[in-house]
Amino acid sequence: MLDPKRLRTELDEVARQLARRGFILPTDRIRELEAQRKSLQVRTQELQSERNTRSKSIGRAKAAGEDIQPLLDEVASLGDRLKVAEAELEEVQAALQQIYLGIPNLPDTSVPDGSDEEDNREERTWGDIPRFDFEPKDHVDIGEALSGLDFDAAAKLTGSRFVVMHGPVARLHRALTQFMLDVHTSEHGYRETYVPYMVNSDSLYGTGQLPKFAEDLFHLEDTDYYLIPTAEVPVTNLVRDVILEADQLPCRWVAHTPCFRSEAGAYGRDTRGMIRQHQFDKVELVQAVRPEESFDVLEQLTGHAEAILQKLELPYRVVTLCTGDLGFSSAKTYDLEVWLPGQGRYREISSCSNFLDFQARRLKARWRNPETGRPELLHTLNGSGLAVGRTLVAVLENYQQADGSVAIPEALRPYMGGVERISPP
RNA sequence: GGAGAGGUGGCAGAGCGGUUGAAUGCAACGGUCUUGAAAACCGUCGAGGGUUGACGCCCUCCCAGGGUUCGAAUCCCUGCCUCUCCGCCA
Repeated sequence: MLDPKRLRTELDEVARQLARRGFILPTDRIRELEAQRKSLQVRTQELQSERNTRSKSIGRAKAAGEDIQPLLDEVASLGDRLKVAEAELEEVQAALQQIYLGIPNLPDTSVPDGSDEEDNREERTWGDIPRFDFEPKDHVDIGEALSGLDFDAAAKLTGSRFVVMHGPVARLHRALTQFMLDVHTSEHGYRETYVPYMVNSDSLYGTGQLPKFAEDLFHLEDTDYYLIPTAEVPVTNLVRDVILEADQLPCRWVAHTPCFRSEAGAYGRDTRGMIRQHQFDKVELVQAVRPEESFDVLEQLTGHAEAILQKLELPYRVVTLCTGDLGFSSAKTYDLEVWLPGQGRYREISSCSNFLDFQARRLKARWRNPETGRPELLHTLNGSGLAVGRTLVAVLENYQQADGSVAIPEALRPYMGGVERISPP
């Protein structure tokens, strides 16, 4: 959520910045509601004040043994007037809140203008795109030849966009997870964290998935529980309603969780293979930091995710998302895109974002600033480090051999019992 | 699933329906003292919001949401959560 004070004082400027990402701010409506809010709030508080002082004097009179009936008659209508005023105020505030919760974050000035991923800005590339002296297959063919990926079985068990993994491929998937967790905990200073895979709606409001993106989520019937679309939700919500001391920052968490996404509106996109699944595993990096540090931390955090790709020797590029591709809560996002020989192009494997105080305001996530002595909003960031399923895809495709086997990246071999390659049975 | 107890400030822990946003203790912060530190003593010390040029004034919040009342941390209802015992279970 944006700062309501800023929406009052700099409404047109905010609207201009939001227009960069194609969001039309209803400025007239906001101005109208804010004017109503102001007068209603003043009136309500005056009535409350009157109630308080009169009630206190009744208390005093009663204690003094005086007749309080005349005083009671005086306040007879006050309660009703107050109730009306409070109800009106609440209505206006709810209307404002509804608008405010639907406003995306402001894009940082360094974010390029654009409408979709075509306009994302490439920052750098790493690694050499592999050349094959045979026609490279995609992970579906490779995985099926290895008897390691079974999409038909998953379709039977559940439906489309799920996968069953077997044998060495399943182990490779697990190895990737362990490897990522180990690197982030031992080399990058993150604290390993285990969280629920279901969260309540408060948590989803906190990180910004609700109220706008309910259709992307799996909701458990007759409950307030949702399957998490990313570990970002439970992990970032650790700081909800918390005031951290300065020496507790930065907080760095790494969590491995499955992620569940309905992929509503993705009909027909990436239907083949495990690029786009309803359930996939991800190792997520989350940080809560001092405001002045967040942009530096974004660079570091992106580097932490890149380190995994580098250790796995997977070629990738880094792009800055343009205003039109930016996520709802993010002020700036770097995507890491890994090279997939089966598709002959780069595909997103990590998304690293700085949310500034946007999530923190919804979460009431604060820290005590020693300079002011006051609780102030902190900044939150997160990034995939990495999406495990897509990393498996990238390993299978980039390390495939002419004979249908797949070499195991050096860094993963300790996690694979020393196995150097996996071959079709 | 059954029975009971409870949710108050960073923590601990009081709080007859009436100047209680909340005693007290600890912690924290500032000061005195000290060569320095500790101890002792003095003081400050919850959060959010409205209004104001400013000093200030005002409002809200004692798990959440309703209700009773002139007045609710205190009474009533509902929900959530925690704890204890029994049952069941990985």
